[in-house]
Amino acid sequence: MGPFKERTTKQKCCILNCLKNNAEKHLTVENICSLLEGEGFGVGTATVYRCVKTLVKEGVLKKYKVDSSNRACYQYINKSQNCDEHCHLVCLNCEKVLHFESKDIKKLQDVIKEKEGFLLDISGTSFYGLCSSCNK
Amino acid sequence: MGPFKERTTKQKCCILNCLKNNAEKHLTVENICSLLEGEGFGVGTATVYRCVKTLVKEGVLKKYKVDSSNRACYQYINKSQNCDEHCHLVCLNCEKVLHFESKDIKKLQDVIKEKEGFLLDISGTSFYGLCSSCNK
DNA sequence: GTGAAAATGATAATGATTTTCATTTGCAAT
DNA sequence: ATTGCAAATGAAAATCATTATCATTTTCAC
Repeated sequence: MGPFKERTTKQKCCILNCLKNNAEKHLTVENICSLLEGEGFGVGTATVYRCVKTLVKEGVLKKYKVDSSNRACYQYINKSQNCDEHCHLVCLNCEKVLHFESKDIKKLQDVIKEKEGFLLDISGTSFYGLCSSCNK
Repeated sequence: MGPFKERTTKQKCCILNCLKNNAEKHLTVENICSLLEGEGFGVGTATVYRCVKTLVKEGVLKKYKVDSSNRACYQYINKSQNCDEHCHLVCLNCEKVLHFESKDIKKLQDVIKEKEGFLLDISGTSFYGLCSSCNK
């Protein structure tokens, strides 16, 4: 079985590879398109949108919305670093993404569960704010 | 001097009153338009957009981007009560939005600031998960 | 009351994303 | 390998929230 739940296609492989090779960045659909274009194998915009959507659903990618512009960003989630244990701190100014891990976030999850019955999805939440360089 | 920095108009007063009278809710521009329509004084969509934008700038309203749809919500900020510190718990399943307020979230903010230098924007972050009805 | 500047609102424009649909492609069964 | 067909693709149109345009109306300082 290939890496996808659905049929394996050339374009899906290219898109996934592109995100894997840029796992430290978060890419917009436009970014992905032009990166692939640069590699000589252009993929249609609609296809990229469709593909990242299913990859997010499968837990392979994470979707961010950094508020300044309205477009979404996508980042490859490396499964070896288990994502349930850390959260993503997204800087609203420079759009950098930090990883943060601590028991405190789990503690908050417990409190919210107890008080509201709400089960917080830690890794599914992007925590917005200002990074150390941007909050001075 | 009226309540606005610019000229006072009937439509601005209506829009502000609408948000004041629904201070416990999050209203989209569409919501505001139909509420005003229901009161018999319709205001153009463009005007509502313009007006909420300036009211946000003046610190009278807060803008949220909470639901999975892309539209923004606006809420009147009652300056006497510190409603800037509550967070939004958004159910990934039924899309309901709960308000949650506690010292625990502030504690997490402090820990993140201390360890990472990252200043968490509590009210600017939508906390995703599953509400009590959806996590069974 | 008058006039200039600002506000309004219908409509067009925008920008990101989704849908449509004719064509192409992957792959399971032959 | 060949076939058949459902799924995937991509160009273009559609959608959705929001912003800009611009002719008309309104506010407010004089």
